[in-house]
Amino acid sequence: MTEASSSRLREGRRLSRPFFDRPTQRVARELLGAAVVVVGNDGRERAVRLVETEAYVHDDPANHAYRGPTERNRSMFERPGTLYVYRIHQVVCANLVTRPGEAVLLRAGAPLSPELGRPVGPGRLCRVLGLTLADDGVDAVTGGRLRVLARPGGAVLVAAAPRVGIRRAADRPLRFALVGSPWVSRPRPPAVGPFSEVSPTRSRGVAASRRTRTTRRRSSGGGRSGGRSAGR
DNA sequence: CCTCGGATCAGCT
DNA sequence: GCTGATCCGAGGA
Repeated sequence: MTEASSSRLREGRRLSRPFFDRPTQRVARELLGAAVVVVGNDGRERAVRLVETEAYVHDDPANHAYRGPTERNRSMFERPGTLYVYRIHQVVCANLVTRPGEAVLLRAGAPLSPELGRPVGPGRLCRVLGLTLADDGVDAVTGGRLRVLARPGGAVLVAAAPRVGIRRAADRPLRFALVGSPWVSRPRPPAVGPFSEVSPTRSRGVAASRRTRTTRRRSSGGGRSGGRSAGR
């Protein structure tokens, strides 16, 4: 890892338990821009900056925890900030738990060191970071292998869109992406709203998140571009 | 038990 | 755009 990216990784403070212990949709949006850092067996750190997340919430038939605890989703009922890793086909996907039975899927990130591959898509993101099923249940707040660091910069613009690859509750806009990031997975959210502006989370808390505002797309003109072609 | 299909991805048409 | 890989968790055709 280069020195530049290494120092960049020290910038944000580690996200605390109360950060994750909030409504999942809000956590999903405010995780955008946060750094996810994973320490490998060799002590090497691999890190990305999150650019895309999805919220899986209560009363959400697409949520693995929709029907309550099972052996697979056990870690979704652990403390906020726990990692839930599950397998789909030949890959694994990772989530950060918020409240019991709810979590944020980590869908894509921007690499923070050049030797990383493309952390675009939840399976590739886990592969790039070296996350496996063995990481299911680790604590991102106090654990040693996994850290999540607050986004250092100012406010960012976030687009909301339907989640990817699900059949049930397919139209709920619970997918969030940094507007303009080239690392967002496909299908890209529309280039035009609705956006929300997310302010930085402050060290005193979480209270700063209440400043989150929503900016509505101007409906003047009405050039709706790039309609999604088909639901799955 | 047995079956179904998936919070995916790469590769091909 | 569409399909196959590939396999296990969850629910009951």
